[in-house]
Amino acid sequence: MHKSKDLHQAGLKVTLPRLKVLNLFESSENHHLSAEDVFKMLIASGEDVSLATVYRVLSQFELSGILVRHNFEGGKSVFELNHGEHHDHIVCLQCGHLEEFFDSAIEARQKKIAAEHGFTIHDHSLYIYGDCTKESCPHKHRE
Amino acid sequence: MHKSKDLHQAGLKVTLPRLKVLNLFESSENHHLSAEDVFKMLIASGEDVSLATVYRVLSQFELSGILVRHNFEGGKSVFELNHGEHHDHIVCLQCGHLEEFFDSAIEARQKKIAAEHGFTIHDHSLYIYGDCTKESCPHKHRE
DNA sequence: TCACAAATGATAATCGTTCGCATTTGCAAA
DNA sequence: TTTGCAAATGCGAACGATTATCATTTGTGA
Repeated sequence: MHKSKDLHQAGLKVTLPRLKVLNLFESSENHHLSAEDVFKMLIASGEDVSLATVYRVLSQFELSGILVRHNFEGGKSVFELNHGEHHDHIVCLQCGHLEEFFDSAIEARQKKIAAEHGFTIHDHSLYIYGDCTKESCPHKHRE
Repeated sequence: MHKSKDLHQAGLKVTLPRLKVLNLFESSENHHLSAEDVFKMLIASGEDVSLATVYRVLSQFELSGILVRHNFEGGKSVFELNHGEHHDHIVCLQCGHLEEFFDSAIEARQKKIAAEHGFTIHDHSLYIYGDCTKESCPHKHRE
């Protein structure tokens, strides 16, 4: 199956916990999961893993490019599958609803700015925080 | 003096610790300070404050608009005086050197994107992470 | 000057995350 | 296949940043 292939080509042993985490990300409704989310979901579905292992696996997956880590406001890291296409995020401060976007104009400007400042760009993070309007926010008053 | 005025109009009592922190930000070479930075610098200069108070004061100052908080990668919050003009940051991953920039094209695109997604923008954070080139990085191998 | 709410200091507690170490498990070579 | 061993795991302690608790002190308005 392709999952163990993913792990192999990332230079990681194919272990049970790693497969479980990978499965979870591929089958979860919510694409953005924190370590705690992952841990709780696995436990809830009867999979027995250690929280420490979840943290380790997430970090390894980030390193090997399987996942992307995001540091939103609020301290905790959130991960999502790396589909190869970079994108940024817009977050509703009311309900936590999250949308993705990509804007080539912004990307281009960033490259330019980095160059002007004598930096070689490594990475960047752009988060827009706002409020959904009542109608357009599908998760209003969730939590 | 204008400092106590700042505090007054922010609806805060003019207390010694608050004045000390405000002074520090106004006189410090480095404009971006973490709670620990503030604490250590005050202690070092003979000012006797509690770390808890530093945290409290920084949060209050953020709330009242005197300071702006940034959450860079690495977990800890960093604060700077709010000069009224919004700007974004570009950070050197090697030496931590930090530069500020403002790009109206990016700002405009963000507004547009938020609108397209049905969000009213509240705030946003954009950090570019990169490496200074050897010459242009004035703080290379600092820490 | 007084009185009282608000702010402080000291320290315990919390939260997310990492570390140390004994045990288990992929996996490759025999 | 079995075996050996490095790599991965689980558990709990440890950690760094931050927040909460609560008794004591301090601005400030009457």
